[in-house]
Amino acid sequence: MTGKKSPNGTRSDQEGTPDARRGPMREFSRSLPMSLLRAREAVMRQFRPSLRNHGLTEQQWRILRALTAVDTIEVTELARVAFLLGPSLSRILRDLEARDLIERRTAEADLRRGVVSISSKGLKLIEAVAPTSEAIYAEITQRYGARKLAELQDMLGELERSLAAMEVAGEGDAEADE
Amino acid sequence: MTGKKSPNGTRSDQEGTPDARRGPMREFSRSLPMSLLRAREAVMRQFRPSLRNHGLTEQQWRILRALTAVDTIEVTELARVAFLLGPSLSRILRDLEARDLIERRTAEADLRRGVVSISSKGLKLIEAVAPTSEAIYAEITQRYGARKLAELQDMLGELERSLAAMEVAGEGDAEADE
DNA sequence: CCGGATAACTTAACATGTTAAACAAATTTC
DNA sequence: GAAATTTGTTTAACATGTTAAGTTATCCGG
Repeated sequence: MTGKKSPNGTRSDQEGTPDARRGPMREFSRSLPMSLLRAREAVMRQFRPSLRNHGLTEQQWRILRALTAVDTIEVTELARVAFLLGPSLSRILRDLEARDLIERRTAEADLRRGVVSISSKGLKLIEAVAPTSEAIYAEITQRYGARKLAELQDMLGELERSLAAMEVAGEGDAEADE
Repeated sequence: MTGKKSPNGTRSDQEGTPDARRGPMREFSRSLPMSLLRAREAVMRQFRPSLRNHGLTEQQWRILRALTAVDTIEVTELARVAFLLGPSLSRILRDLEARDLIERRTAEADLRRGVVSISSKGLKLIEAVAPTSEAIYAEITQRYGARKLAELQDMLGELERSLAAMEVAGEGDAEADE
């Protein structure tokens, strides 16, 4: 019921020469961005159902998870740590605050800055989700191999560092002044 | 303008004991999903500006790129190859068709199926973007190292395979019948 | 002080991710 | 062969990604 995928027989006989066409296509599906995308999706696919059962999205979980590591944190710092863009974070914080999962106030020294912390309710939620998450992570580690996993993360980190210094070239219009 | 990042001095003196707190936090920022996310973002950050200058998003580019490899392709197959969910693909195809970058018809043998192909206009666009894309890819390869890049992709592929067989455990409500 | 430049968010607007539901065509069942 | 089921695709609805514009608060030079 699940195994067979392509009713290939009905493909009609008109998709060009497979050989000549397969070349570029393979290149595409093997590109680095695609590899990273698929790998990440394969990982997140394991976590999403559990998070969903607790009413959390991946990003909301990232935020709460980051908040458990500090007493309080400023919004900008939180965006950096949870790897979210400002606008996304802004929306999510609004929602999490409405759900009483976080608390929020403004810094006394600088009224522009927002200071966020996790609430006791949020903490309970984290504690409810954590066991399952850790179990999943443990199984991933076991399946892939702890050693190999560490090596993979090292390589990913080095890739980041390699590209960090790389100038982003627009090659296009409008680049002069502003 | 670019180097220094954190106006750390203004952090006020109230963020809990850094030592006790740093433990879990590091765990979080070093999680596999975060590593993959950051790595992919580091890569895509290089490509986005160029694509944007040609009026393309990353996903639109993926679709056109996939279409250059075949004469025609069914929507479902395209979704699989370009790694997009049905709804996203449906919206994007609507837009690309309106821009005359692709052409579309229905399969004669099965009126449910849509058959897509790239238009000559789309092909020209691809040819306009490709050089820059390839140059960026080449520089990434050079910076990170061709050998290491290949190894990384192998490891990513194996990660995918490792998790492919892993059952997704919801652990929550509603799982009995439907 | 005052007005211009910055900084830290927040909103807005548009595109995609994600899940559920709707729809129509094809396939299976009885 | 009509009803029930399945399949391919699209809509709907809500959440996030991404870039550009606002808003309010600081900072800074005169």
